[in-house]
Amino acid sequence: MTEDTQSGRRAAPASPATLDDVARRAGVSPATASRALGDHPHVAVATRARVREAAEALDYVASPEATRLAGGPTGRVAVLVPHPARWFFGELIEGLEAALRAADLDLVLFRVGGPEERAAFFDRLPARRKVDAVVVLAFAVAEDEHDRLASLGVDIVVAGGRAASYPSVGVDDHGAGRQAMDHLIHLGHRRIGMIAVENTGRLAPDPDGRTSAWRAALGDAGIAPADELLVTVPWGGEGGADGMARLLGLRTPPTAVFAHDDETALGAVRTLRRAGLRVPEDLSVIGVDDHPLAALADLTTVAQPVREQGRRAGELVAAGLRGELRERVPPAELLPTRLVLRRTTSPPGAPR
Amino acid sequence: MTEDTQSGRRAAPASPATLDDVARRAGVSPATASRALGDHPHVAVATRARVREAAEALDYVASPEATRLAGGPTGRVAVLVPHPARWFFGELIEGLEAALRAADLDLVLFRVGGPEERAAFFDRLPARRKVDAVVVLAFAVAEDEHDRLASLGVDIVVAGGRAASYPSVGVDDHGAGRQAMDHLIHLGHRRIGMIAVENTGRLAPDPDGRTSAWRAALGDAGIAPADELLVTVPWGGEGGADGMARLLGLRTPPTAVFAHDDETALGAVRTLRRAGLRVPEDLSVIGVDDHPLAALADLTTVAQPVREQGRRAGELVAAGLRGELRERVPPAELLPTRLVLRRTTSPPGAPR
DNA sequence: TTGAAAGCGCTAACAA
DNA sequence: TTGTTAGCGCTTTCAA
Repeated sequence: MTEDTQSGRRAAPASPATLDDVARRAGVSPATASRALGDHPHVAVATRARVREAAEALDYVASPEATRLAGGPTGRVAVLVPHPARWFFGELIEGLEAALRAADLDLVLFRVGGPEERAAFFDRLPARRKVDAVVVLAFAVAEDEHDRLASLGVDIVVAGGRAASYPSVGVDDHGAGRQAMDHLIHLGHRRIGMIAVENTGRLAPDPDGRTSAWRAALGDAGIAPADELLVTVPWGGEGGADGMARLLGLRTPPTAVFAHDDETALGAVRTLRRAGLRVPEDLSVIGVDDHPLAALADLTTVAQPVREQGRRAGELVAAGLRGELRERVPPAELLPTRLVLRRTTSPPGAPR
Repeated sequence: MTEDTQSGRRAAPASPATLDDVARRAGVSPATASRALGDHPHVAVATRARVREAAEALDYVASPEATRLAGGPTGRVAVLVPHPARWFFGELIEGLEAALRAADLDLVLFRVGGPEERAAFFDRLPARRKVDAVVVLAFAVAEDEHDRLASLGVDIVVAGGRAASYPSVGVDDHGAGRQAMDHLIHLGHRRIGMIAVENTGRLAPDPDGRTSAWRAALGDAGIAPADELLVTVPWGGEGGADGMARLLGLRTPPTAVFAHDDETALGAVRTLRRAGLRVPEDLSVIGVDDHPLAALADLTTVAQPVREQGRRAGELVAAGLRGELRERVPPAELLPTRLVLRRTTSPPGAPR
């Protein structure tokens, strides 16, 4: 008792236990120990129990290097992130980390900004299989990239976006855009501007469908989308501010604006305030995301469960690695978005 | 030419070249090839060149698993992050990633929130030497944790904070706090509140020194720090909003507030606006960080170079792994902070 | 159901 | 300066 208390958690021996140690302690051969620990068939239950016990007692953790070298999995998954510092990606990462950790997988982070970096990554990865799977955050993967990885036995999953030929978790961006636009239209707005952001590193234009939602919603309401009302800016608050300034410079400015995301929307609001305009009395603004600071700014938005997308993606990876997804690519998984009413939208020209 | 164009970048052979392949092609033994590639001494320059060439031609990349198994380094660095989704940590990660990538090191991310998680991490890591070094983001490491890692040959570096016994990169938080407080005092404020945030997972109270700066600045100005003016809240905008509400509830509210960070400050501003108070005419607010959204909100703040802290930490790790830091722990590296004047501070009771 | 033996790709003595 | 010889810790045939 005294000893236990004194030694504290300094249980681990100086040099980690090996499989041989476990085998010896369990009175079996290393081969059997390996099979027992790896949940292979044809191992007597009693034996398996004994080995498990020994491993437990010795605080045994398999060496990933040795495992991999001998043909096993690495226990690692690569996560490709365009912008680790942005809230959206941070949330995705946090969700992913939780799921991967639960599955006892390590998360190796790679920042992959532009197309060249992406190409460099996909080029090098196959050379040495450092990971068992790749999670791509919010951008599409080219067919050939996918094929290459697949042929190497590396799973691939997309989080924060959609994909056709491989598992993905995201939201229906077009639908989210419709929620925002329909809200504005429902309030009575007819001249609605859109601040879209430049899509860097994505394959298709408007891959998230928000811009197409702007167009479609307008069309459905019998309003012809005026191209001058669609401005495209670099991502971020400053971009949003610039976009709003451009919209304000129009002969007939819009009465409401749908911004690609909350940070862009916040920038737009800043421009309006600086111009002495009241929000929402003079002009309504809506974003997408439900960024934590959107609440502080009372920004009306369409919320999406970002961390949850990361978590689900992580779960898909884990399932895939366990062989549960073999041969059947699950369809793109879409998580629900919802309109969050706050104080930056109101009927045109009317106080709320 | 035609062929080159057609084959594109599909240069890599199905199964990667091994060291043996390289050795064979260069006409030397694997051992020599290993030495040549590893920049070991006692290798004829000609031989080294020949081996390099062969490796190049074969597109050779060493197997990290085999390397590690044979006693070499893993080429991996663990990064311990309390909150991956927060701006501050995201920036740190982005800087780190850049530096580690430049050094050809992989970044393995671990979310380490509370003390228990931290303990769990440090407990397990030794068992499976999966990484060569550990970078701890913005929280202190206990002596024994450090010792354990050090004795295992795992380097440790702190980013976004200070540390005594191991390399660290951060800012002088006390100094930053003084910059903020001195600004307020210089403007003529004498009743200055402080919104501090609960320190989760840190070892010492007020480890970043901002609160002590509040106290010290007041003392130096001949003002007795009133305890009621110091409120502590959970991190984030909501916390800041609550903190401000508490301050407003005081019999005599402060005329200025120093918030622990920009997000907290933004929350404080929200409360003020909702209360119908003007910022800065009725009450000044200052934060720390220079969060991108602080600019949008015209928040006066003390800027700190966050990404740069990550980058420097990564460089330190790389240098340490190259053996350049052996035996001489570099002193805590402190990057400069600077006051960024915007529109949330002004003399008390006066329009700006 | 279990064991023995042969590597996985690399590095590190120890010789030559 | 270079080659030879052993492993690092694990998985996996192949036999028993």
